[in-house]
Amino acid sequence: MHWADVVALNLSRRGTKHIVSTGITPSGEFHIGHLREILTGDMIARAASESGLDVEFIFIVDDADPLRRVYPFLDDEYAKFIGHQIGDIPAPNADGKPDYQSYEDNGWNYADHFLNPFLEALATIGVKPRIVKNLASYKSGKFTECAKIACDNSEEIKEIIERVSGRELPTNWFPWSPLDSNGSLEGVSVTGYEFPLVHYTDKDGNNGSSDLTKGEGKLPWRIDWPAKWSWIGVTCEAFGKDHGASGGSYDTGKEISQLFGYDAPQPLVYEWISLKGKGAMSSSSGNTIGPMEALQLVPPEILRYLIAQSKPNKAIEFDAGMSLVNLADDYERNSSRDFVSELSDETLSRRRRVQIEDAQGAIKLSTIDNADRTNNSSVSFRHLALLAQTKSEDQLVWDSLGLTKNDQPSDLLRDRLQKMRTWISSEHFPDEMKIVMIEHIPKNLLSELSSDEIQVLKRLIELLENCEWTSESISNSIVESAKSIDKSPRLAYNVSYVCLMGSKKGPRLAPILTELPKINIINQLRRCIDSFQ
RNA sequence: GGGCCUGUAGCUCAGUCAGGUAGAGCAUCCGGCUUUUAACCGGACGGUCGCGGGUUCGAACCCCGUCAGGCCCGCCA
Repeated sequence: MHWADVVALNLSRRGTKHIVSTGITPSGEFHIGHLREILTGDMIARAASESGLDVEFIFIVDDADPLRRVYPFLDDEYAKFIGHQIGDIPAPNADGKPDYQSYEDNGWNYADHFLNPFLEALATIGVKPRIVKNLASYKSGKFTECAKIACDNSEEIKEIIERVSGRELPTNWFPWSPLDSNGSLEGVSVTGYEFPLVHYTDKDGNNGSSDLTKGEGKLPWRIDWPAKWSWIGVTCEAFGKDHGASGGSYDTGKEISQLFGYDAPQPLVYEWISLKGKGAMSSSSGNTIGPMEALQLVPPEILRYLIAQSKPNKAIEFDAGMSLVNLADDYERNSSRDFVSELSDETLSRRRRVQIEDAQGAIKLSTIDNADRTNNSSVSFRHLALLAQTKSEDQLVWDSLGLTKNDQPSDLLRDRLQKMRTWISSEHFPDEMKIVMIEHIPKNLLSELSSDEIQVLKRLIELLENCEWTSESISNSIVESAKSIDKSPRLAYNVSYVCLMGSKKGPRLAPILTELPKINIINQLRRCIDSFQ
């Protein structure tokens, strides 16, 4: 059974109505890692819905969180916004400076600046969660009830956190962080509480009061999280292993949630995605691949498949080179399988059955809509990579695929070719996928040529010299050269690849040769014979 | 200090919860294919399941211990 179905099964034991939640703080550029959070939740929701449960999927945007520090992509001017809520400060412009104009004109804030492109990417990828913005929720009083309970029971909450997490909290700790008169959450000490006001002294020594019914502050994370479960009614949440560690925020949240009269949601802890050879993704170090960037390279199904095919507790190593090629290959291979007939085999071992079911589940969860987008473009990922490299004009690609002028390619196929071209010209396209015609043949390969092969090669040169430089005639020449000494065409192909590309195998040769000058090819073959003798 | 995850074929992993003859894909090699989608079809090669104990008729799986790698508990998913 696929992991998402297992979670769905667990949920069905708990009830029929569910809210699956995810949440991210938009403090910088989003990357592929964030996609795991959202897609894990989306897949659970989809599987649950599939199994007949009434389920809603939400994405909580933690835009009430403060700016922690001036990140490398920000101008020093942001220093004055440290401690301010990211949904309430201006977004950076291209130079990293605060864009006050847009902020005043239409409220374009820091959080939205990073969030909105991510939401667009999500839409492309088939994820349409209900968005819950934390800052607005505080301001409209959604947190009031839980905030009151927390403040009324501050000692008990403090005890839970200290006992479960094993860390000591300062004596003046209080389960509400007030905003000071400048809008900062930092350096503010609570001096008293009488609902709905929390009294404080800010870092400059000014006294004031924060009304928790109006969101003039926020709950610290370890209380904020269970409070959200409670007022939203979250029954299932996928979260990163940082929150899932023993003594982490899920453990404390579970107990705090009881104070709010709410049972903690079904948890699902997932591992991180790291960039191959470079460690964990991090927006601040620039060690990242964004969802938008990845979507320019491959179809969205592939990104879903990246998450679907791997169990959540498995770390994923990712890069936009060979990893992506292998992933796409794997996806294509599996999506063309007939799972139903495979599973109808009664003699399957339990292990084998599980393996097939998991692949089936992963493919199912990778499709964008119910519409089947993959089967109507029969060209494989590798083949398209080949065509895109050898055909400069799109029409030549369509010709090669056997599409006539009357039978034009689908938009989907056009889009895939466009992406492939983008990828090929990007830094990410792996060397081993590149088609390279060699100029000097490795001596060891040449010395392995048999006398039959040399004979075929000689014959091939003659045939090529006299043939029309078209794909068909070149093909015929190659085949003919082998037949001339009663050998399989394979022999002729092998020797051609060795001489032209330096390996015994290669992509369909004739169409590539038509793109190159005839004389160069013939000279190259001649040089091979010369250096052999 | 506390805890989590991972360790199975050259590579990527499934199988561990519900113990019952070690599984896939890729790679490699061989064969097939009288015109090659780096294709396709068929076959082969390949593992004392990190290590040591224990429970059991039977352990990759359960229990105890141990080694190695990664990570979390200072809200970077």
